[in-house]
Amino acid sequence: MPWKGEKDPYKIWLSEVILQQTRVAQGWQYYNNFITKYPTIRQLAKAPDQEVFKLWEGLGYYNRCKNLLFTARQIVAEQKGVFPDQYEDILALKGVGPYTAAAIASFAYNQPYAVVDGNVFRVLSRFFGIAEAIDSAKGKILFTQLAEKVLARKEAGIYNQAIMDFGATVCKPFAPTCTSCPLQPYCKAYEQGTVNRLPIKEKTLQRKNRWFYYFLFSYKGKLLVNQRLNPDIWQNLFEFYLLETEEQVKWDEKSVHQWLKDQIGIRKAEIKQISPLQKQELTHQQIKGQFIRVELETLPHFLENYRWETPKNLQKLAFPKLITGYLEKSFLQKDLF
DNA sequence: AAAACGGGGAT
DNA sequence: ATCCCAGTTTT
Repeated sequence: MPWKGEKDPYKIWLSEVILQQTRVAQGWQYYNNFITKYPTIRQLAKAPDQEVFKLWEGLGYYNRCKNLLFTARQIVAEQKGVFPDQYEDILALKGVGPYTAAAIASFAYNQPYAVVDGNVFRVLSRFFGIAEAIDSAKGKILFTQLAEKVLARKEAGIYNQAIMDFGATVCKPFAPTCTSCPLQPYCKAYEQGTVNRLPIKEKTLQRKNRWFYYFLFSYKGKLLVNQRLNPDIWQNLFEFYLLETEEQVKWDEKSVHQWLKDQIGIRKAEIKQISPLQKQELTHQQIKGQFIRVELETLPHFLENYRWETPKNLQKLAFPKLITGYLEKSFLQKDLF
């Protein structure tokens, strides 16, 4: 990893926030892009929200980006841009939880705090043969205490990286390489034949379906866009005029015209396209969507309050994957604008 | 304590 | 189709 051996707390913080619930392979290029554009916390702090969100676009969990900016600005404004070096102060930062605080404290300052991430849960659960659920409150306390107990306190930084590397490359979730594992003689789960059943998780997630119908209203060469500000997925990202329904709607030209007239009072409009169904799988929901392009001849009053952007400006805004995927296809086919 | 929050890669 | 990822915040 590019940040191995890194001692700059800003870079460590940035990389760890990017890697929260995110695979190294996925976050790698984002980290490089951020460091290239914002080599120091001061440069990140003074960047406009829109620009930073655009750089985060596609990475998911967008509150991380919001908190990243908030924290950068806070440190610059209140601490002269100097990153805190005490665990409690680091933990108090927005977007920094127990894992990230321990990572920064140990990597940057070699302080004796144990990281407890997915890798550590798995390695400890197997090595000590512990069947306590890792996603229960009790389990989290148990494994955190155990991690602190077995931590190599004098070399916490390198130890923390080692146990996570070990979990990522040897003691993997699927098909761990036990036969060549140096810890195999001491591994309780291997001895008991429970390696592939540990760690235990008790919560099962269920996915709900949502139907998103996006109306791309264009008027005089500009497109209506809206920022998602409600507490929901994709908060702070941009989108088009959204109609969300509980059930699937089968749109055709006639029903679109009918809906425009009845629901938003638009009588004069040309329907340029009704896209094929687009799907976006998220962890807790499956979103199916369709994009309906509508050229307006007159501008209804209630649409005046929205943002109207030129295609060029559109490229500066961060959109969810569902939308960027559609836009890329449209640009590719040169049938948008 | 439980739910919400993205997107992608591996099995 | 399911799991899980160098987790945190809100309810």
